[in-house]
Amino acid sequence: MYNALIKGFSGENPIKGFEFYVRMLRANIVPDNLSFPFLVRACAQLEGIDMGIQAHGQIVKHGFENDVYVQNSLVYMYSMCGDIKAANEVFSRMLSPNVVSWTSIIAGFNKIGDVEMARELFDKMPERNLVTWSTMINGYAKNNCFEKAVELFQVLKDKGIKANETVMVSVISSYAHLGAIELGEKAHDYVVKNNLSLNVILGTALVDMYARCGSIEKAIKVFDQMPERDVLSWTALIAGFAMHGYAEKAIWFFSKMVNSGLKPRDITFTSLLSACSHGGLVEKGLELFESMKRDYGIEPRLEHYGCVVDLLGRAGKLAEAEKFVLEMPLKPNAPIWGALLGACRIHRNAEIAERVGNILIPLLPEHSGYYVLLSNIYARTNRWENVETMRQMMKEKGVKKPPGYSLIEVDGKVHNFKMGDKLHPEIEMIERKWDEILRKIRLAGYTGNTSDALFDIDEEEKENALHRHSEKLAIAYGVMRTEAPAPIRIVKNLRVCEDCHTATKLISKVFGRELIVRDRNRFHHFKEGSCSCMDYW
DNA sequence: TTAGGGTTAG
Repeated sequence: MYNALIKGFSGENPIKGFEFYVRMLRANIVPDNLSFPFLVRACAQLEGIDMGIQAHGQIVKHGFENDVYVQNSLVYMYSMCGDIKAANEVFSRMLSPNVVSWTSIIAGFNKIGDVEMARELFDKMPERNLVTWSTMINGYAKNNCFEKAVELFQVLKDKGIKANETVMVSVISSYAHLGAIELGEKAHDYVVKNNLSLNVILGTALVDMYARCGSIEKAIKVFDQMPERDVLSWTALIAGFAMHGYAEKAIWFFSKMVNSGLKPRDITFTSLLSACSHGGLVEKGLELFESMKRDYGIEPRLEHYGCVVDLLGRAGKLAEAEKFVLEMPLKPNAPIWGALLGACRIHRNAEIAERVGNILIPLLPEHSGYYVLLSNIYARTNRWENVETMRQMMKEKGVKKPPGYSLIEVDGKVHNFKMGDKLHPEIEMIERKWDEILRKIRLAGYTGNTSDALFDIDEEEKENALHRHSEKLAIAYGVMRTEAPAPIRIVKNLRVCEDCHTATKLISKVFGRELIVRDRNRFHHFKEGSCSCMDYW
């Protein structure tokens, strides 16, 4: 009777499952080998490793530890709780692990971010099924190895195995992050051709992919086709508008969502506030921030405060933004101060920046971005001695800038450029192309802005730092390999630097090309010499 | 009858 109840509850209501488990223990009733797996799974769902360990003890005590179902559930439980050591111990003791055991341990390594080990096991296992493939592809996607994820999808296709909705979610999400619209479209075709169902998760992944790849129109089209949408589908679309700076659209869809009867979630407001920030709608943003708690009972989190700091700061209300940070009820974390520092950069305010830097750098001394930001602010306000201090501090603390990279998709292939890249097979041609571009934009008035570049010059990046930015190489490749009127689409992992921004505006004018650059924060649409971000980013 | 899926400020 208890066993049946545990089974019944564990899937959809793990807490209830626990309650019955505790009652069973009190009544000295032992779960059997069929109900233990449910119990252990319930522990995993709640990430309640202590309860899981206790259940494990019971399993051993009652001699169920050699049952494959029980063992699999333990591997799963430890994996999901992030205790890969314990998971691996159970797994390696198994006499005849089956495909579920292997898949569970692979999921465990993916969960802790060890995709290499996961892949090793994946390659080694005797037999794989679609869930295994899905686990590995998703593991790559979850750990930001998007290129690896889509490579493995290619292997799957080459083997003639048909992917299902779950696999396609990971694949499409990977293309979204890579900004690879052509490949993303192909994946969409695959979904249609194979009659996969546009369920709410797959649909949301597609909406997100099109939005992130710069085609908000297609994102809306998929959104309209979805038979069912939940709050995350709407949020993906709203986040898409935010990335492009279309604040009014974001707000319009938000009211439509609310009118359709769905309750917004905290992340919906994160996207919405970010939309207001990128679109410069200060008053509206503040109003929405107020209404979060008042109308929807959602307590603002640090992220939301961060958005408001960004909203005020970006609009030039630096004093107000600083006051807001000092008076907020939560303890401001590094990203909050970072948003304020970012605003100081836009509005060249070294005074506030210095105050913020003194708080921020001790708070997160290993984070290179803040040194760079602060240094750039000093450089822009000609405080060179401070720039030198920053450089020294970074050196002393051994802080390195993460390497920047830019992606461009040409003929269904994603090309990844790093700063000063020499690896690309066509690199010589690309460098010649860049020199040609440089000559032409110089004639149009480009002088090269070195203020942001100062910080790029560390030991490894000395030569030509500015003119070897990954973004410039990717743009040169785009100019070389694509024809107008097709836009040149670039995806960057970092924020666009001032110099690249200026250069790209001129390139759009001189070469008559439209360039769509997605950086860490948002989209920049360059056309006829100007950018959709209005130079605030 | 055990394993796998979308969203999140700067």
